[in-house]
Amino acid sequence: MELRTLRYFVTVAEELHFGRAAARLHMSQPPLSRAIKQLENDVGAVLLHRSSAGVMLTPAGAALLDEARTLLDQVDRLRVRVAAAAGAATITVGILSDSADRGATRLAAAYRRRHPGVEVRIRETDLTDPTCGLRAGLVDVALTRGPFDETGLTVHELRADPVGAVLRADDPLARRDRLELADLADRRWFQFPDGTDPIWQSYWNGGEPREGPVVRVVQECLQAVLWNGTVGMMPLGHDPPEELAVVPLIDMAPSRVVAAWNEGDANPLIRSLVQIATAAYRD
Amino acid sequence: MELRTLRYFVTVAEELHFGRAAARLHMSQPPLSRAIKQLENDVGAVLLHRSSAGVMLTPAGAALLDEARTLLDQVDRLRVRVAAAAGAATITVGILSDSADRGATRLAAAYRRRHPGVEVRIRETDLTDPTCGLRAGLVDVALTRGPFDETGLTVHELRADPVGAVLRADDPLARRDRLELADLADRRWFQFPDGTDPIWQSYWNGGEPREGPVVRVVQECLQAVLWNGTVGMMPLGHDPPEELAVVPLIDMAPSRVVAAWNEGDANPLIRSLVQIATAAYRD
DNA sequence: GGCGACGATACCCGTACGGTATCGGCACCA
DNA sequence: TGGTGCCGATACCGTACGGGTATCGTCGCC
Repeated sequence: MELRTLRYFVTVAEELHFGRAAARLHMSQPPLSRAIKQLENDVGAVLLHRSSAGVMLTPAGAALLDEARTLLDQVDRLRVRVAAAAGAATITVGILSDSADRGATRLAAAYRRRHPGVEVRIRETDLTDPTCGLRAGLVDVALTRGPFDETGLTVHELRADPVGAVLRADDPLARRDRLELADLADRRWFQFPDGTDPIWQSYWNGGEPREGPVVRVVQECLQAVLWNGTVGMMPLGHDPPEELAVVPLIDMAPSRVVAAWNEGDANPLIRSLVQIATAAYRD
Repeated sequence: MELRTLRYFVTVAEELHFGRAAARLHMSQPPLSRAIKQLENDVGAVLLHRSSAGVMLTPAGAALLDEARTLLDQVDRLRVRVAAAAGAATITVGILSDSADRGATRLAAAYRRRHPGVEVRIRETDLTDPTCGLRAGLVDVALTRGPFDETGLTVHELRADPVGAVLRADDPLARRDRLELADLADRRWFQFPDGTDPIWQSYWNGGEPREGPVVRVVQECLQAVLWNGTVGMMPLGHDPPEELAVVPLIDMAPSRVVAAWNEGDANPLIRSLVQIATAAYRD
């Protein structure tokens, strides 16, 4: 008997309907039916009476529902007590300025639920340092984008976004449904300040050294497009800003959304965050 | 977080030694180490302090040990309460007279622990009905041997025993280390009464009709060997009786030790027994 | 009697768990 | 100081189980 199975049972007992319970559990109905049957074999009693009229709890099922609820409540209490015994915990998360998307939102919600006692400090950073100050020890874990110099860091991919060119809506190329880097070769591009991670810099410049204004945050980059007609770049999937168009660049490698931390840092709060992030970004 | 993991942790916390804990859990050390590490990531705290001096509980670990113990106790209480709510339960187990071996002993112990409230009735039956009265409804589940007519029954293999010929110790063939059925063709064999399952009958006669005394229990069969010089047969693995020798028969198919129940009988107590039996016979 | 709803069954696939082999660090000792 | 043994961590592999889709069986209900 495992806790997962008990959670399944509680859901079915609440819904009294396998299909709806499966939906609430984000799974399909057959494995749920199977899990309940295994639970019945495990406890040695029929828990649910299935008939065409519907699903009903047997006396044994009612008893198990009650017990299972208190058991699952106790698991939450357990988490809180362990966290309290571990002492005041803090984790500092670095987030690249344009990475506060839906995945990060879900991550934050799930992480607060899982570790209610942990103080999460957020440090949002501009585009000049994709590691968000990991190496300097300013953050414990970074939610950011690749590619960048990974030496001394452990990097865990969460997603991969195709990349597009940002152009003024009235730009002749803006009507194209896809572009190649060569189409933009004669344009002015944006630049990052000196000292920026060269892999990162080179990636956003399409591998070539470019001429153009220096930017530090996404807004500056977009403004440069609007006012100076430079080429900008951004991951696809976000809504294009007003007056601008984003056209997929077919010969740019996708930009990997990643979690990164200092190699060898065994802080369980970091590992837990990465684990939760993996689930939060999956769907 | 699953209960299995908590059981692992409690064991490690009690032993303060991964190797010994793994031995107690009947597993090897590496997956245990990994499971504890995952648990630490799950609760977001280091639970054990590993050093060359040994393994120590951290404050968080001590808190979790306490909580986990009460949680696991509660699971046992849950089982009892569900069984009580299910009402007085009875299961009748048929055991073929020579099948009360170590596997069955372990099964009985494990089943009593898992289902303390269930009244288990045992019906030991002689060799004339390998189904132990399943079809007549005399038993819910049979622990027996194959082969027999399986129509209307569901049969689950637990083990397979090679079969040997039982001979008087002074029989010239008794010194051989293996025999074929042909070596015994001119002997008198034992018989089962009329009406015995023909597949079962034929199996123990080596596929041929034979002449010889009718027996109903193993003892009669052995006595017939001793007093009348007939050929007897029995599964290997048991100690040969006094004054008798058991010689492997290389052209007899092994006799399958099985659990069997009436097809479509969904009684969870039966399924649970079969599941526990599978584990009990495995090692 | 055809249809729709719903749980059960059959079958496939990927992941995660447990296994063996090996490493790395540390104490103890010659 | 180098050798040895202990012990937890890591690497890698195979399998069993959990979850998926497709389909069935059964029972109300127009």
